[in-house]
Amino acid sequence: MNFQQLRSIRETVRQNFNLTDVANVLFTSQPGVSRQIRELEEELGIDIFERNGKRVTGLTEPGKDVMPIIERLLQEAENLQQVGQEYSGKTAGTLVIATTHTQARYVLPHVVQDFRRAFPDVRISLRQSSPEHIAEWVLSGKADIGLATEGLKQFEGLTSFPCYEWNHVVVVPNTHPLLEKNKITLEDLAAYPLITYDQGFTGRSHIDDAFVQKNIAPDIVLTAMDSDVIQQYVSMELGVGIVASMAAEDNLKQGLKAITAEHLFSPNTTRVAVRSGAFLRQYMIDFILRLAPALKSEKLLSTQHPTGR
Amino acid sequence: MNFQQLRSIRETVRQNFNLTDVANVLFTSQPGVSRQIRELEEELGIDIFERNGKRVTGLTEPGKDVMPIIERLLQEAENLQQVGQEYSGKTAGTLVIATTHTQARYVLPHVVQDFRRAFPDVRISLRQSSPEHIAEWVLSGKADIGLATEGLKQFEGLTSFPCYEWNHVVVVPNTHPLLEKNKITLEDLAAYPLITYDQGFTGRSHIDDAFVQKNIAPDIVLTAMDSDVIQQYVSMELGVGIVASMAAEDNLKQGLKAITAEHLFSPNTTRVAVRSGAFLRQYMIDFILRLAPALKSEKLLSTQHPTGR
DNA sequence: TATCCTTACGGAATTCGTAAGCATG
DNA sequence: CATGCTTACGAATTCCGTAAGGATA
Repeated sequence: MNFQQLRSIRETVRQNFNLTDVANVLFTSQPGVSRQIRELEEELGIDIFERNGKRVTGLTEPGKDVMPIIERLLQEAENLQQVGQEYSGKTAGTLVIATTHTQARYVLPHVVQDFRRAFPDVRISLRQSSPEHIAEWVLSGKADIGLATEGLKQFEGLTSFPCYEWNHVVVVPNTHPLLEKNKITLEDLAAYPLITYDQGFTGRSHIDDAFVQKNIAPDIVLTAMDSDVIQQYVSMELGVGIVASMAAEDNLKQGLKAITAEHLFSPNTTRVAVRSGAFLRQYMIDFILRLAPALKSEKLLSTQHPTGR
Repeated sequence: MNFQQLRSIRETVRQNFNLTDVANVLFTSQPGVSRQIRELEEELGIDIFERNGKRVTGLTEPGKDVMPIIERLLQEAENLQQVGQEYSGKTAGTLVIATTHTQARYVLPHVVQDFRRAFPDVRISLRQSSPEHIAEWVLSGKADIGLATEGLKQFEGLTSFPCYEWNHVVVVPNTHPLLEKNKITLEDLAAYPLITYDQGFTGRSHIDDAFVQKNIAPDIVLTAMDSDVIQQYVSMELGVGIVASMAAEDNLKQGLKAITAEHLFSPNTTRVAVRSGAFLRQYMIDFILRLAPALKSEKLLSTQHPTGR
């Protein structure tokens, strides 16, 4: 049994059972991968993969039992490397952050700036994607830290912590009639075409919830992944925008005005997630604490294996 | 990084940092071990072991962080093998049971007999030792199952379940005056020299507790690991014996009589323990369920890694 | 001086990639 | 017939044990 075999098998699942792709990802030859798999299968005395003729098509029963063990093996192997780096390289390393547009654009800049001052030798990589994708990336170890408002809580295999709370604001052109009202209602809003985030993004669920609860069917004419795009369309007078307050505070587009909507939609909590059981390097802990200052580092360490550390 | 390196390192700790011994245990050469260790240390970029001149003397700080990860890696590797065996060999395998004399002598025989009928191809190995030692053996993976009345509960890294309850009985020669009483008291007992189990064995703590609670100082003239020995000395009239009820029921020595002592000492619970996170083969589960019929197999499976199985 | 670890070296075994073969959609 | 996996083979590398060297109690 060796790690190359384990890596080949894990990657085979990740690459949807295409050994050619696996070979490319692992920078090796396709017959090599084929061999690695068969060698471990022989050693364990089981078939891990279903084969249709010569095609690898899926996991067998024993394969399904074996996969989580292999995942854990490879995670622990990575933890070992991380501990090594932690003590040797001290401050150098890589920090991969998977996050949504809103966080990357309005929240992370300050945090990253401070962090870079503290750890100038750490390379930071931002990966923008949808919340589900973020969860997957953290879970698979492709990202160290996930940051999003939706989809991270109670995700099997992830441990997440609340970072901060924020609210939605309504964004309208300078001259919009809604600016006359001194406290807008959901009914007021529903009178106009609305522009906001895509399903599953940046607190969108709380927007939907609010309307559903009052039994109002809003006319959401356009959705987008990010507030810049939404503001663009608002200024083109396609409708009234609902965006995260950070976006309006930081970067309200010229010719637009923001209207508070705290009383309309429940507040959102942005969460930071790490993979349960992952070894966290000092700078990762530091970064997370910058994101969630209320968090105690002991709580963070409990993420890691109970007997570890 | 490879498993031989990991094995060398784990074994180095187990063998008290004597690389020569490690080489013998791992059936390899001493320079080989030396190399394995240094290779991993170089790869990780840290020193795992303290060295005094050329002697390996202990773990460094990073070494202490790294050890639990290595332990988990090797445990998962073993789990992988076990899953393989489970699906391939079906019923064949080995079952190592670490237990005390009392269990091995009076409890296990029936269980083992039934078990052998169900799994004739499983080799059973009984290892007798002290409770602390039993815990260690299970923890280190040298034994699959631990069975004892003391020292298994709440042992870090072990998961244990209650098997059955039993009481102590007093054992005296045929003609002993205690046989006249129709309900003996602790005071009655304390009037005679006593013979019972060693500290830390077979419910001995409950015996001590009972006397302490009544503020009586019993005259324990002789202690032994097993009931056979105790009975031997009782029949030589060296004193009054206190043994596990199973011993008296099953194998009361000629010329001795047993007196119930349920009302004197609190009942004892024998527990069965497995290593937390260990993959349990079907026959191991079966064996444990024979020991603890009240246990549900779902509860047992939760021993294993949350995401596993 | 006996124990214990490291270094050096050479043979053996393993590993891996290329090329060819074969099955399948 | 293109895609995808297996088999075959030879070269390169890695691995490992023996032997010698050096340090320490």
